[in-house]
Amino acid sequence: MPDFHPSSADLSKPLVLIVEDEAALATMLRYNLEKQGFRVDEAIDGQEALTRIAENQPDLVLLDWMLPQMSGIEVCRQIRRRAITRDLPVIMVSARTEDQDAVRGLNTGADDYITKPFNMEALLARMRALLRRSNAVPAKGQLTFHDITLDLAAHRVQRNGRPVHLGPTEYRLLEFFMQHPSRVFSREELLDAVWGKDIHVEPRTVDVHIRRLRKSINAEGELDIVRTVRAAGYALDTEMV
Amino acid sequence: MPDFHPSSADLSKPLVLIVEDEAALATMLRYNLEKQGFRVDEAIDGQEALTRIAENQPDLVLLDWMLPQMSGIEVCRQIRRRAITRDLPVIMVSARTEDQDAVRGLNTGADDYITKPFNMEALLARMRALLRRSNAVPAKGQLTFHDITLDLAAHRVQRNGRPVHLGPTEYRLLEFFMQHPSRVFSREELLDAVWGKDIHVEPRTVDVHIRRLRKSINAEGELDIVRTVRAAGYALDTEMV
DNA sequence: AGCGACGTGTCATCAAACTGTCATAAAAAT
DNA sequence: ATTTTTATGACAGTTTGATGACACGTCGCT
Repeated sequence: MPDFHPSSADLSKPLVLIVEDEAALATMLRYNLEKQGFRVDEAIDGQEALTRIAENQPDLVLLDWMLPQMSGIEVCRQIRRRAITRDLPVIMVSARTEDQDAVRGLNTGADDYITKPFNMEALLARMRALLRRSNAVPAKGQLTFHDITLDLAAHRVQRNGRPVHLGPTEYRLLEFFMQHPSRVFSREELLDAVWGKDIHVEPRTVDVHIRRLRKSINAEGELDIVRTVRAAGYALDTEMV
Repeated sequence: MPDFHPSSADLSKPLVLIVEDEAALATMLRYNLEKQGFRVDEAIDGQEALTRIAENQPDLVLLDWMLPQMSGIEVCRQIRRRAITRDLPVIMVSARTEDQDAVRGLNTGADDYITKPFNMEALLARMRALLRRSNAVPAKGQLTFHDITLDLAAHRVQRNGRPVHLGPTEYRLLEFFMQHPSRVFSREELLDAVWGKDIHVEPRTVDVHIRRLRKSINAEGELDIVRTVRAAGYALDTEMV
């Protein structure tokens, strides 16, 4: 029996079908997407793509332009032809940079178009935008740093497997740090990013929240994960310098 | 013998029952839907609607709110009362633009609501969305989380084997949570998902229904299955942090 | 038609959690 | 030693969620 069911079984996550004949790229995509909270299904040519769409009803399709036998364009046309898949979001992926191709892709009914090599963040942003429009639940992933994991979807923080409770501000602060690990941010930068650009609070207030974050996340004997950089700001870091 | 069989005979196409007493509108709908690849059946009042549903088993019902004799609301209720038609997708069509009516319609068990005059594209999009969902559902009959089971077909909930009674809203709320276990949803997200995308209710109302859900589902001594995440929303979860 | 049970949305109120600020201590740099 | 910068404890004000009450509408029944 072939592997009929796509990746992990949690139905709450949106399912993405990757249609790509280049194995390395497909693997890379699968790895990244699963880390970001998507379920992933794969197809290596157009025929298989259509079958898997019918069987597994993905929420979104990443469609390579160049495929053996049936081109991506043709697959897209087929998708649009069937009533049930007519509003299935499709993102075309192509090595060709010509604007002409983008136009053709979009004319065929693709919802978006991205060229190789592409930035993973950019792709994720487009995917989320499309999924938001359909009523699929947006994907949220996990952030990991050292022995800390932060689950965006469940709003959960763990250190060493031990659950850690944080207030809303500390949570946002940590989330921001974990999205830019090891980078030093000034108090002003943190205020802009975590509190919001047009909120006025004293820069010293950041100190207080840093303290609260430290207090919650550093258990007895664990090393302090927040580094103070005198005259510059703070960073999430393991090596104290 | 009356025209027993609805439009063209291709059984692979989904069958839509139009319940509408205004002939012009019904004709327009039939024309457009057939052009879009649906088979169409018609009924001009509530009684006939119920008969034709039983006879022809449509895949979806377009139900006018104002009907002679039996109102659309009542027809919808009858549909929901029978086990065989409980999961039949129903879209209410109404000339009334009041939010109140949408609320009533959806509370009665309609899956979606659209007001006259409506945009054909919008209607088609909603129909497709519902049909896609209804095709996906029958495979799954039951949801399970921790010691809670929810039977989609029978609309029944148990905790630890003990039957739990929930009001319609609490039921939908729990169903939604169980389809996305552990994930935190904001009040707005819950309103969109459980109440409907274009219904206006106060976000605080969610709190109240959460309380009612908790009250019903947490027996004395059982752990609270609903986690409150301050400043973020609620999640179905076992570990409170 | 009338009645009671039920479900729903809103509000006021209360308790708890969280937040921003300051004064002071401690540490680092000069 | 002095100055600069950060850590800490305390505190009052604010925000947020929980809860009970209430009005209204609907349904099932007589």
